[in-house]
Amino acid sequence: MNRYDVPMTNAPTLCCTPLSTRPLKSDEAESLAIVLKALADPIRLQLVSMIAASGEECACDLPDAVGKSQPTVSHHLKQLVEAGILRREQRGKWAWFQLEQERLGEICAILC
Amino acid sequence: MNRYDVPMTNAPTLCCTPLSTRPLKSDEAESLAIVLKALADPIRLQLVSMIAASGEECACDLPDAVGKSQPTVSHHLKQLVEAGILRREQRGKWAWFQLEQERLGEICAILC
DNA sequence: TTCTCATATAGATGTTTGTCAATATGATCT
DNA sequence: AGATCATATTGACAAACATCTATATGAGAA
Repeated sequence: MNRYDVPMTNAPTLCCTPLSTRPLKSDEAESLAIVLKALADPIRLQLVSMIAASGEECACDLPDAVGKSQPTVSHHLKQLVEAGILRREQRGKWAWFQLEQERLGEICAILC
Repeated sequence: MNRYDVPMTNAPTLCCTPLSTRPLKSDEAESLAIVLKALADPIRLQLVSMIAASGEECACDLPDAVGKSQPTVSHHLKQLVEAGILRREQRGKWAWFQLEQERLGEICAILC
């Protein structure tokens, strides 16, 4: 949240009850699918796990780390930020990424 | 597991440590992506949540419930079974589906 | 065995997605 | 201001995917 108490991104809001309590409404299913889709790619999972494990990573190191081109990695990072899974921070010329841990928590709270 | 202690399906085996403990190896990322991809679709999420909420569902009721054709639903159910998320049971002419709860547990154990 | 009905598969089609090379943007330093 | 370097965006293309209609499979009933 920024100082106006408004979400900084347009990441979808997720519903707050476990799957097994009741059938998802179709718009709830839609939002959850968007977020899970952001996670459901091997390169993006590697990025997320690297960032989660180390605390933060500079975008400059990631193309080599996952063996993909700079534009491809940039595109994946953008998807993860838009899904609310990563947070981006500009430091000088460099972009650093951290895990939005709460977001993974939300996902787990729904799945289990 | 069947009586030979061998998995009944070819559903990918998932690694067993949370994301944040260490970067995923690329084959671990691949397997997890396959399972998450099975979940990352609004129709499949609706199916899973209906089945989770009620305990079990007959395939015969699902096309109407989600507003898709019978072949489309059959295709989605197959993907969920292959990912190890649902279990299929034939009863007479009908196919019934139940949640493979352990599988969602595995996913959460990795994500959180 | 033949009919009926539930489900699965095949084949076709439009859409979405992952990827890269090329280029634009934007921040720092001189 | 102009040069340099990190990152983002654009445009193109192939592969993967969701969906449907038509048809095949397979289980119980007659």
